[in-house]
Amino acid sequence: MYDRSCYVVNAMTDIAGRTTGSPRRTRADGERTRRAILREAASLATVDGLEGLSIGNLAAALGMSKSGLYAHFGSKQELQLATVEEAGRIFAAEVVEPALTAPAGLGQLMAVCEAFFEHLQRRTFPGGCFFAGAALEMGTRPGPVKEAVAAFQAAFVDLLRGFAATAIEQHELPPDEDPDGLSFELNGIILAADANFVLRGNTAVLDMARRVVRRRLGVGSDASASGRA
Amino acid sequence: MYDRSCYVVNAMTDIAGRTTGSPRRTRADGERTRRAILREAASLATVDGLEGLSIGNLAAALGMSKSGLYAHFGSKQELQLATVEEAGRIFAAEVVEPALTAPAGLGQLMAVCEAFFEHLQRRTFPGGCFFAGAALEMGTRPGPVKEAVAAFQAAFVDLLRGFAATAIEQHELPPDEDPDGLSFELNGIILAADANFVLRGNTAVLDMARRVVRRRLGVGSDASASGRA
DNA sequence: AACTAGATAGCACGATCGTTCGTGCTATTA
DNA sequence: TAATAGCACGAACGATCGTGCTATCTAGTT
Repeated sequence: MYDRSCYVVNAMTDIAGRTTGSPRRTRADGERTRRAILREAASLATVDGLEGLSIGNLAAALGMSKSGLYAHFGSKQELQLATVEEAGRIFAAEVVEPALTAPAGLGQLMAVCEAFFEHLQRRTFPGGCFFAGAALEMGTRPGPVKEAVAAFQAAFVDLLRGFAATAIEQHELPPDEDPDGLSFELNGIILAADANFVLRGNTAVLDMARRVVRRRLGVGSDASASGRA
Repeated sequence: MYDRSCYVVNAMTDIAGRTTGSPRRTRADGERTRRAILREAASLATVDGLEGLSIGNLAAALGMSKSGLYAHFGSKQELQLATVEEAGRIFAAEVVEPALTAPAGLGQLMAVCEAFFEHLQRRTFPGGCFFAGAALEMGTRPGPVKEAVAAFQAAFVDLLRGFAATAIEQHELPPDEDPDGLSFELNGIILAADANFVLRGNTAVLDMARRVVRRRLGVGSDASASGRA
């Protein structure tokens, strides 16, 4: 006998976000379901890790079957890969893109840091920054998933470095400032903010991180008078 | 029939480091085996994570049985807890204690950073810093293991803060420097060094981290002439 | 020489893991 | 209307997970 209980449970809005009460499976529903899976997967992965993320748990969280979910990816590694990509899209939309509207140079450098802290504070993911956790977890596990995480992390630091270089060119930062070193430092501040926020769940950590960034970039307080343009 | 093959395999030096060929089980052997287990557990945990660390894998890596290993702890959580403690001892011996011999203040602040970078470079653990990974992994998993990790991490930042405060008192750092902010920053640089080193396996990352620390603390290059005492 | 306590091994358990398979239902196409 | 393709299902696979129970061996005690 075919069990239709899943349709009953999700009568109003089902996994893929369909609002019709009667079960309909259009071809586009597969894509919507896939995105819903990946959204949940990225969220769960920040709690259980990319490796600790299990098909069974994920399926249960979505109210669907293991096999139905599995068919979308074919292997756990493909699921992990797609999850990293989805997390990248979310990160780009929440952290990178908002910062691009700020004035080039120092403005964008500060904006991207601030956007990251808001990304944490908004608790988009229950386990903090997806990539901070994924980098530490997958660093020791060679394979395409690690490469995808490493590529995204490298691209983020590149972004910071580019903003820093522009800020130096525009004399918003002292000429002896090093874009490589500065982007490394800011990346560190971001990692420290995530680690402490996740570990303590205290938003005061984020205020501290904001203060440190402002001071490091010589803006906000009148400490900018100490030789900076 | 009782399988003694394990004795044959470990005839020269067995798990606990006994060099006798004949199997002897003194009461102290248990303690030695326990330490050997925890050493391996801390090492494995930096690769598979504290949660991904499995009794079966750990036992296999040590050439002993699951149940024999398990009897030392009684539960996986106890094993995790003991592993965190062991990792703490290793970290204290390799990073903290060497730094204490340096001159109080700025000297100790730099020494502890340098000791950490050497700790990474020496590859004591195959997966980099135990606590960096454990903090990100256990941050979202409430319980005594997370508390133990958080306590150690907090103690380390406290150590940095104390060194920084002393350095300010001794006028080795500008009086407007903030010990809270500085220790937060240094912790971030350390995290960034670990994350990048684990992800890329390139020791050039550590040189970058060393440069950043020196510059941030205003020592090493003549950049210290920019207003610092 | 008998006994006790500690350390380890063997075996088995229920649960969960990733994975495969066959099947039913639906929407589209011919 | 009949055939096709896509989506999700339940059931089951072998492997591994953490966790018990019991047996055996040894060192030290009596």
